[in-house]
Amino acid sequence: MSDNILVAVAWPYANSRIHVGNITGSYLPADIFTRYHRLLGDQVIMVSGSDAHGTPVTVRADAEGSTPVQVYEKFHNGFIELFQKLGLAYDLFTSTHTKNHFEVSQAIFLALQKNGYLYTEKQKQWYAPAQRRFLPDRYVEGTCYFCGYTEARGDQCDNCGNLLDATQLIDPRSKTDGSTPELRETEHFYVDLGALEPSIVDFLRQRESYWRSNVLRQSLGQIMSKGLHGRAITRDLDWGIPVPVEGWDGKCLYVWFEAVIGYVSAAIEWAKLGGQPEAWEKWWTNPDAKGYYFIGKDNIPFHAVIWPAQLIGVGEWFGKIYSNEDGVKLTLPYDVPANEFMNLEGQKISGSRNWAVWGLDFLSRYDPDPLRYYLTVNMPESKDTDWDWDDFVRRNNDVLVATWGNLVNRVLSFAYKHWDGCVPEPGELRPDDKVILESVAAGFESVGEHIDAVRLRPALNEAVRLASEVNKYLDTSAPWFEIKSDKEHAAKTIFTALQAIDWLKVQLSPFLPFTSERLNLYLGYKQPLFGEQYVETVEDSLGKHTVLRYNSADASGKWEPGCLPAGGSMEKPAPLFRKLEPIVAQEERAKLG
RNA sequence: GGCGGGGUAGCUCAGGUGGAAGAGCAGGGGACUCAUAAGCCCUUGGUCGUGGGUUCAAGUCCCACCCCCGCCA
Repeated sequence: MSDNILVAVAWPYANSRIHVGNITGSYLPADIFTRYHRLLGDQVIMVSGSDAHGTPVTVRADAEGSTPVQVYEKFHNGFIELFQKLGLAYDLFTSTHTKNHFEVSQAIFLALQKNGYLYTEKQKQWYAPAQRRFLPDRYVEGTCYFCGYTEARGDQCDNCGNLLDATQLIDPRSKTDGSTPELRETEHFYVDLGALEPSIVDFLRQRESYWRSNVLRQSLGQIMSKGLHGRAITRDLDWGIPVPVEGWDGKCLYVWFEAVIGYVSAAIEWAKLGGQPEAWEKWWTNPDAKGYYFIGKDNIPFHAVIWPAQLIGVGEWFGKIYSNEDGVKLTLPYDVPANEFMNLEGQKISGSRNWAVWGLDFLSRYDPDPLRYYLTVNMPESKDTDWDWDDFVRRNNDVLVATWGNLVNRVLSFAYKHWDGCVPEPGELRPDDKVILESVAAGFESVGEHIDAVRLRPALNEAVRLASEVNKYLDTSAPWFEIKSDKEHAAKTIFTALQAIDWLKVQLSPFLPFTSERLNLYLGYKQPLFGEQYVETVEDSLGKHTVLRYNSADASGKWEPGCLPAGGSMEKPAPLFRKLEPIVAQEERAKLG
C-alpha cells in the first residue's frame, strides 16, 4: 500500500539569496521527508519554484537599470544551482513566471469569483506621476503624523513604532526617486475571508490532534481573537499575473495570492513535463492524498489559514473552469509542519547587514552533507535555534567524522585488507551478532516513525545513536584480536558490522544522501540509492524558464533491512568526511557583519 | 494591547497521553589499537524562570507573575 504524498515547499522570493536559516526552515526538511517516502515506495512529488513577481523585484530592477525578468532569472538560477549542489531533489522546481502558472492562478481567481467570495472596493493610494505607477505603502516616505519624524515609511514609523495610514503621511515622497506623489482613487478585488471563517475553523479543528501546536494555536488563536476579514488580492502593478477581468488592465494579482497557487500549478507543470498531463490529479483531486507544506513560521498564516481558505473558496469551480470536470474539489493541506527560525551566533540573520551564512558561499568551501547534518540536528522544530560556527566544527568532527565516518572507515578498511576486497563469509552468526543486528534493524521502525511525524532531529539522533551502538559492539568483539587466533570469528564480526553499516546507510540517506551514495558504492552496490537531479529549459509563450527536475529511473534504495551479499566484492574505501580545524570557526565568524 | 513560542547541568539541547531528572560536548580517571589520535568503559555536575494550586505522585496539568523572541492591530 503506497500513499500519494504532495510535498509542498515554500517558494523562495526572487529578490535575495538563500541562507542557512531558509534552508533549515523549509527546503531541507522537505527534502529529507521526501527522500524517506521515496525509499518507502510511496508516490511522492516535491514541488516548488521561485516567487518571481511583486514590487521588490521591480524596484530592484529599476535600481540596477535592468528588467524584472532579468532580476528574477538571476536569483532563480542561483536557487537551482544551490538546490542541486545541496541535493534538494525537487521533482519540479519551477517559477511563478510561466504561462501555466498564469492560467492556473487566473482559474483560481475566477472560481472564487463564481462562488461569490470576491468583492471590489475603492480606496485612495499614492500615485507617482513621474514613474507612472501607484506606490506600495513601503515605498512612500514622509513625516509621521504621530511624532513628526521626517523619515517615516508609509506602513510604519521607525521612530515611534506606530503603524501608519500611508495616505495621511505629511510631505510624502517616493522612496525611489524622491518625487512627490499624489492621491488617486483605485479599485481592487478582495477575497471575503470573513465568509470563509467557519470553514477554516472546521479545517483547523479537524487537524488539531496532529498539527504542531505553534502552527495550530497561532492560527486558531488569531482567528478567535480577531476574526478573519477581507483581504486585497490585486494591486496596481504590471509585473505579475494580469487580473482576468475586462477593464482591469494594468492591475495584477497580489503575490501572496498567486504564489501559493504554485503548489497546484507546479504539480500540473510536472505532470505535463512527464508526458502524463492528468497525473497531477492523483495529488490534487484525490481526497486521500496528503499534502505536507514545509514553510518557515513567517508563512504560517498564509499556509494554515489563507491558502486553505482559497482552496475551500474555489469549491468545485476550479475543476469546471480549468479542466471541464464536474464534482471535483482540490485537496486541502494535511499538515503544515512549519519551523521556527534559526539565528546566527546569537543574533537574528540579516541579509542587509551581511549577518548570514549563504548557502552557495558555504558550499564553495564545505561539503553538502555536513551542512545537512548540522542544520537537521539544529533544526528549529519547536523553537528558535542558533547557528554557531564552533558548534558546527565540533559536531562535524565529533559525530560525522568520529562516530559515523570512523565506524565506516574502520570496518570497511579492515574488511578490505583482510578479505581481499570482499565481504567476508560469516557462516552461522553468534547470539551477540544477532543482537546488534536486531537493534539496527529496529531503526527502520524508530527512525521512520520520527520522520513520518516530521520529527527530524530525533530521527537523525536515533540513527547516529545506533551507529554508536555498532562501535560498542566492535569494541566488545574486537575483530583485530580475533583475527590473530581465529579468522572465522573475525569474519562473523566484520560481516555483522558491515551489514549494520549497510542498513545505517539507508537510515541516514535521507539526511546524508551524498556520503550514503558513496558508501553504497564502497559496499559493492552498482545501483544508486536515489535518482538524479537535472536541469532543463522549458519554453512557453512568456519565454523560457529553467527548471530543476528529478529522474528516479535508477534509484534502488529501499527503507528495509536488505541482505548484504556475503562474498561480494567491495570498492576500496576512503573516509566519508573531512575533519575541520577549529580555526575555521574563527575565520568564518570574521566574515560576518 | 491581542495571539503565539521559549525559559531544564558550564555550553547546545531531549524530555508525545503526569510515576524514582536525560543526551552530546566541555572537565576528571581507565583499558585498548582495527580506524581521519578516531572508538570503548567509568566519573564530576541540575532547588527543571518565580510564587501558588490540583494530585498518592508535576519539568510534565491549572492560576498569577517575571524575563527573552515572533506574529497581528
